[in-house]
Parts: sequence; C-alpha cells; structure tokens
Amino acid sequence: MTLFEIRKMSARLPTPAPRTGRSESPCAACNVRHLTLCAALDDQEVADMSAIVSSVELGPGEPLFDEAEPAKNVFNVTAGAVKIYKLLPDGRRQMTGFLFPGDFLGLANEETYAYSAEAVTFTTLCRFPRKRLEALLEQYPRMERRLLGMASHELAVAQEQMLLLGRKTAREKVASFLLLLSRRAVQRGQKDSPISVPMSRNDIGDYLGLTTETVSRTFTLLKQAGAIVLQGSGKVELSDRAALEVMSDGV
Amino acid sequence: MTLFEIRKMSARLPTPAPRTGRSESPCAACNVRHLTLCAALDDQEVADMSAIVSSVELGPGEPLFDEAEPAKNVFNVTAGAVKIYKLLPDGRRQMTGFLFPGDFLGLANEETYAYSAEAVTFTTLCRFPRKRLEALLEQYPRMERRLLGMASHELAVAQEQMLLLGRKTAREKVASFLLLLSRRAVQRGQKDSPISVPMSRNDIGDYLGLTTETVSRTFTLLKQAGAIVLQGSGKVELSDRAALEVMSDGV
DNA sequence: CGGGAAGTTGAAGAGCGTCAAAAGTAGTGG
DNA sequence: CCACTACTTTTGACGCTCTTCAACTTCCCG
Repeated sequence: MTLFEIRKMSARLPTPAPRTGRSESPCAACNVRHLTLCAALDDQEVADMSAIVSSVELGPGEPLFDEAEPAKNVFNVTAGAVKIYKLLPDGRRQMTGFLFPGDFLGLANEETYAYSAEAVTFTTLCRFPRKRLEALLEQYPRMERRLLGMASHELAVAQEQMLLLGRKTAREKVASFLLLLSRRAVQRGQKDSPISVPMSRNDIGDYLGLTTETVSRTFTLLKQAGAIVLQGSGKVELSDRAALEVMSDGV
Repeated sequence: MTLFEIRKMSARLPTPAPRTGRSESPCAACNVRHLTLCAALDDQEVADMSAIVSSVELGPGEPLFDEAEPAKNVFNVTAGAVKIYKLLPDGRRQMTGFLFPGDFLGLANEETYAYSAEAVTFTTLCRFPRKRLEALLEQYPRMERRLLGMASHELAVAQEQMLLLGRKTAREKVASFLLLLSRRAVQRGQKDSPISVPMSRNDIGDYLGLTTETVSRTFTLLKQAGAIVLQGSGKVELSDRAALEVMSDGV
C-alpha cells in the first residue's frame, strides 16, 4: 500500500454525526472571547450572538465539514485543536492550518467551503448559521470590521506559510513549526515551553510539505542538536529557543 | 556568484521615487471598476473615493513598498502587473502573488506591510491613504463588506497556493500556473489563449517554489508534450488545455 | 499484557537544485 | 542598420536533499 492510498483512506474515515446541542447562555461565560470575533462586544451584541449559536463537540479524527460542501455554518474553536486541509485527486494532502481556541473557520466567499476540517483532539466549537451571522454583521459593522481584521491577519499568516513551503529546508520548516506552536500557546495564556504537539507526524508533514519520515528524522536531528527535548505524550520542550530561532530562518 | 547573491542584488535595485500625481476625476472613468473594491458603488460613494485617490505609475522592476515599512497606503492595480513577495534573511524569495488590474494590495492588519511589492511591467495604480479609506469604510459598510469578500477570496487563493507549493511536482506547478494566468486573463476580458506571461522565469520560479532552471526545463517539457507553444515576447499559447488541466492535478 | 497504530531508523533512488556554459533577446550607440 | 553589450533563457552534467520502501521499535488503549 502506498502512502497516497493510506492518505486516501484516512480522508474517508467513518463520519459519525457530530454531537451538538443548543446550550443555555454560552457566550456570557465564554473563556476564549478575548481571542476571537466576540472580543469587545457589548452585552446586547453578546446576547444576539448567544441567540444564534449552538455548540459542537468532536472526538479525535472526526470531520467537521468537507471541502466543496455547502458552507452553511461558520465555527469558532473553543477547546481542542482542528486541522484544515485540501486534497488532490490522488489523495495528496496539504494542511492549510491548525486551529486552536479562539480561531475562526468556515468563512467562505463562495457558497461552499474551500477546505475540509477535522478535529485533531477532543474539540468543542461554537457554530453560527452563516445566514444569521451575516444578518448580525449587517446590524453591527463593528463585528464586520473585526472579521476583516481577522481575515487580514489570516492572509499574512498564509503568506508566511507560503514562504515556508516554497523556500525553507526541512530543518527550517520544523524549527519554524515548533516556534509557531509555542507562540500560539503563549497567545492562549500557556507557557512557551514545554508545548503540546497534539498532531501526528503525518499531520505535521502534510502541514510542512514533508513526509512523515522526514519530520521524524528532523525531530531526531533537533533533539541531537540539543534544541528540543521530547517528553512523551506529545509534549516538546524547546530547550534552546535561540537555536530554533536561528534555524527557522536558515542563518 | 551564487543564486542567492543574485537574488539579493535584484531585491536591492535602485529605488527611484514613483511618479505620482492627483488626477482629476479618475474613478468615474475607471475601466476596471467592475473588478474591484469600487464595484457597485453609487455616484456619491465613487465621488468620495475620487476625493482621496491619487495615481501611481511604475516602470518594470520599480518597487512600490517594502515589507515591514509603515502601511500608509493601500493600492488598486489599474494597468500592468505587480509582484508581491517575502524574503528570508539570506535572500531567498517567495512570491506570494502576481496582481493584475482590479486587484487590491497593501491591506494590513498590522501597522506595517506584510510583504514587498514591485512592478513587473509598466504599471499604474490607484493609491488610497489608509486612514482616509478606513474613514470611508466606517461610513459605507457596504464597502467594508466588499473588502471582506475580497479578503476571503484571497484567503482561498492562498490556500490553493499552499497546496501547490507543498504537494505538487514541478510539472504540476507550471501547468497550474499557466492555467491560473489564463483564467485571470479571461476575468479581465481577454482571451484564454494565447496569454501574456510578463514575468521572468526567475519570478515564476520564486512563485512556484522552483529554480529558474527547473521552470525553464518544465516549459520545454510542456512544449515537447504539445501542451503549449512559446510565441516569443512573453506570449504563450495553451494549445492543449485539457492536457494542462490533467497535468495540473497530477492525474 | 497484547495487538495495532504511530514513530523511528536504514538503505536506495528520484527529482530538483547547483554550477557552468551556450544560445537567444533586447537595448544602446555608432 | 548593424555591431556591441548585458541580461535572460536554455541546456547539460552532477550532486544533494528529501522521498520511497521496508523493517523495527515504541506507545497506547483495550
């Protein structure tokens, strides 16, 4: 069995219906509000958001939506981690992002999603029906502005990732990736090291444009260079951050 | 001299001051309005845009702005072609896009530009002072909505490019690139073949994550396969579009 | 514990990069 | 109009990084 066939299979995992439910007053108690679209909304606005939101819970590997499927909802990650990706017809996969609490997904200019989304770990999300959210945006331009800011930021992140994919070596890619996870952990109020790396080597490879084996070899290399320590169960200590910084830009 | 040194030099071309000027009533006569931010504005809105716009003209290779420079203006391409790119400290370059009439650039969430921009051919642009445009957006939520749509679209394009950079072969990359240029030409009301390919092999390489030599070899390969005909002076005929479509996704 | 998935390591090979040189193209000035 | 120059493109030979294929080890979770 080739690598591509394996990928194809993993892209066709059984699709259990997501466990979902309308919750009481979720937004008022939201603990990631400061990170997300809902930052700086007033009470009335939060109430309006509460009125249209429902919650979704996904286990590891469970799909949220597929590329080209009608984009009926947008989502906000509240806990866990989500991977978003695009596939080629033969099963080759490119992760276009890993999303963490506070991140937004499902925004689409077209009528369909531009990518597939799947839980990495046990994950909870807020779900907003797209039409109803758009109606709210019409009412509150401030939210629309915030959304534009988030989209602009995503665009800058995407361009940074293009630089990585097109021009960095395997070592530079992995070092950049670890620093990215660390920075994102800090944003969520966690420590910058050790960091949690919940995704598999295969997922990381598909994010960095590498194979599982190359990712694994490169982790070993960074370990031997004293830049990182693998602590087991997805925990990585960045023991020499300066070395990683240098390596991430290839100097 | 290494490839990187050459790239460094080309990134440090002399920087003549762009020829600019306030023009009379530019927007009313704008021939790319239907493609851009200004689509579907009413007369009042167009007048307001006219009041803050000025025009910029650039010769081939002239820079428009550099990454990390304060983002004082946003621009709209009205004629020609612009390349936007990011650099690594050692001079490696990744094009993150080629922009054509109707395309918008310079939008930044931060206070500085996320990338550098430079003219490919003789190019004209509309320039909007960022602060004044933001004030207009505040006034006309419809324009902000349009901008959000454009940013969402850019995001989908960026993700498609990540798939290309991370997972496609040289042949698939070049085939995808030619089809992209063709589709964009159609959007601008031009024929789908022959297309104008105004950028150098080196620029194309930096867009596709390849070297000049590999791009050149791949063009030769596509030519020999009968998929394209090089007509000279940057004109390429897509003589077998179906073959290119197949090659672009690697089937 | 035990079985299956995930991760690691090794060996060999392919695709693209690097270096080098020739061929083509465009701009300049006599 | 043509020769001269400088740059871009093409082609060739070779090498290296990353992929592929395969085997082994480790880690989980029942």
